[in-house]
Amino acid sequence: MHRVSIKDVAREAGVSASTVSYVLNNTPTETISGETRTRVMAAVRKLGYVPNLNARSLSSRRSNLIGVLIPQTEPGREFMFSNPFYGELLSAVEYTARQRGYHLLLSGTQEDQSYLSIARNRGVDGIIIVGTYPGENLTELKRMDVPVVLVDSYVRDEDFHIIGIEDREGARMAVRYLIGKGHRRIGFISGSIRENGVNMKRYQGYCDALQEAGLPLEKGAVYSGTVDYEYGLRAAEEYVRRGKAQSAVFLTADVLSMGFVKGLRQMGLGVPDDVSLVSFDDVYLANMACPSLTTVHQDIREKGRKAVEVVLEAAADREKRHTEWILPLRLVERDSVREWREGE
Amino acid sequence: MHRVSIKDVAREAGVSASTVSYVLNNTPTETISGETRTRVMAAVRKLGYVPNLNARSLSSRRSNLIGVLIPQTEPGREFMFSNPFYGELLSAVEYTARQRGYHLLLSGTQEDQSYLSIARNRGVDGIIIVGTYPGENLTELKRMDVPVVLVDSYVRDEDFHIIGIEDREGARMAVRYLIGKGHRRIGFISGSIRENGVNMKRYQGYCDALQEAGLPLEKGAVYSGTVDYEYGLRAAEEYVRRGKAQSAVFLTADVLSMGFVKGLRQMGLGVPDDVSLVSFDDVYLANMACPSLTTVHQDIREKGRKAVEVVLEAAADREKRHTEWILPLRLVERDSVREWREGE
DNA sequence: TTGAAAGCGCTAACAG
DNA sequence: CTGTTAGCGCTTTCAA
Repeated sequence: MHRVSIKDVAREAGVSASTVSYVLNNTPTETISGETRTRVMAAVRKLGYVPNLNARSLSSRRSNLIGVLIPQTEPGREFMFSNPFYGELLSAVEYTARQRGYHLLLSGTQEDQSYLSIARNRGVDGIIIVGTYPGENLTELKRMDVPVVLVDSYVRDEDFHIIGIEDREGARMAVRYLIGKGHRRIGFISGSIRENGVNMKRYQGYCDALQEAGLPLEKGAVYSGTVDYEYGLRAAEEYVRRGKAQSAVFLTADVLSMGFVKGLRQMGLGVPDDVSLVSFDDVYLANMACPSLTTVHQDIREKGRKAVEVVLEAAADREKRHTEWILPLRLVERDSVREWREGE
Repeated sequence: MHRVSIKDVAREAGVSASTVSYVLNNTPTETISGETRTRVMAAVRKLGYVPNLNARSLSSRRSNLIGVLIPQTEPGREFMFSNPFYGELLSAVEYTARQRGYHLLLSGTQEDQSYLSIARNRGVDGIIIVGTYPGENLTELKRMDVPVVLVDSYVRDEDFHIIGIEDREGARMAVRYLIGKGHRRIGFISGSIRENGVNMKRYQGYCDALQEAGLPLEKGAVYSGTVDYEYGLRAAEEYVRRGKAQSAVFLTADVLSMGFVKGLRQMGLGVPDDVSLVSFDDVYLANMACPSLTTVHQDIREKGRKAVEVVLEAAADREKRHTEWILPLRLVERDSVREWREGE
């Protein structure tokens, strides 16, 4: 079972392999007569020829492949499972890439540096990395001369492109909103708060809003765990255990909120009657939830689209070392917040 | 910026390129002295050599790449977006593949045959296709001598491997359960019901259960649209418009149920008080929903794991032309069904 | 306007 | 136990 190669096409069309290559690639430096062009195309069609992209990338150093790295929350844990955000982002990335004629090489990020293997081994034209922290071994990546786009990361490096959102501002917006509704004691629930991580920025935004309003920062109002439904549940338990001191809570992800709401309900508490809540992301879940979640909306599809665009632009023009796109956020009011009256 | 190649390593170690290759691949037919082996490894480490997998696959005809094709519900629509099922499945596939040293080449399936491009162009070692219908141009695939695993498809072909579930039986189980709870008029809500498609099987299971119980099949009890939240909403509207004739409904996907529940609520109806409901999949949504959904549970992670295993086994042993794995289903009772008393 | 030839980085007989 | 040699299928100077 011999796969038809460029030589077969060449023979069939009575031209050389290079001519076939020129025709197929529309090589701008070469000019092919209309006659041979049609002859070649006919042969291609007749033989059902499809170029071998591995071979092509071997000689041309372009692969039409974009590497996508999605974080694994924990070792041994599947990615994306815990948060629909990743699924939505990946959809958008895949779709955009495909429109542009690119395929995706997908990998979860292991603790070790599977970063590199995907990039170096496969000769991808660019890499999109979602949510890395500073200090993870990105140094090797830099040497590899492949455009890298960091999505939702606070690693700042003049050799990496950035797609992000105003995490701090978004959180501030959320908490301000709660304050505007009369809440005075507001909790903060998130995944792990790491130096220069997204949750840290959101925590800062939370602090900003409280300070602006002259409200005290309470140690006991902060809950930090993992970004998943289960932790939302546990946070609710913990909230009750700590005495239900806050009348409202800001959660850094909609999945967390889902768990939190459920956990509260299991203990006989309701949202927004007993606790008001604003969360973050506005994945489709937020709208499905009951109550539907008031949340900080980010344009996930745009994020994915932009990531692909930037990586491809950078691949086309290697002079572009660093670009930064911070996408706007807005608060979407739904049903998880109620007014809090003084002295209640 | 010269990428270090096998030749560089060979030079550094004072051996030939093939020796390096033997060492790196542990080629079983060749036997390398411990001394050269360590020398080669030292050179590899020193130079930071990483093999170019494109080149390798070009000459060895193995790519360590698995192609994954996920359906786009509609042209121009992103995959996975509409149903978390795909995300969960993909997670499991990616995770398993990575454990085995494989990367994933991901593509949504376009209307046309992007099937082929991914397989032929890239020299993947195997392909996992999710949810195709008979008649979609799979014939070309057959000629390509690449193992193909069809997940959730009723295409039956001795050259394709199959991973599926007992769709018909699962649906029957669900509807029987409702009947057991006293319901006599039961609706069916699904995506498009196509010949030999998953929804058709589930529809048949629905009919089976009704017939067993001697209940009539009502035309007006069947709702068919797309598998997404929005259609769930619309189905709820339609249900009310048609007069709320059924006391219970079987929906073929949890996302649909999410929409349906929401739609009902918007019109002042509650689940399970006004309408009981059983759905299908048991994605994480099912548990998050309120009420949490009584649903037919399928083991999505196992499905993904199995798909990878089968495709790799088939790649290793091309004699294996056709294997079939039908995974078990079970009903998970939660809170979306209530007893229906005679004459209510 | 086209073709010959070299080479991308690697593997795999085959010799030795 | 190791090296030589010939490709894998394609692109890309360079020459005609």
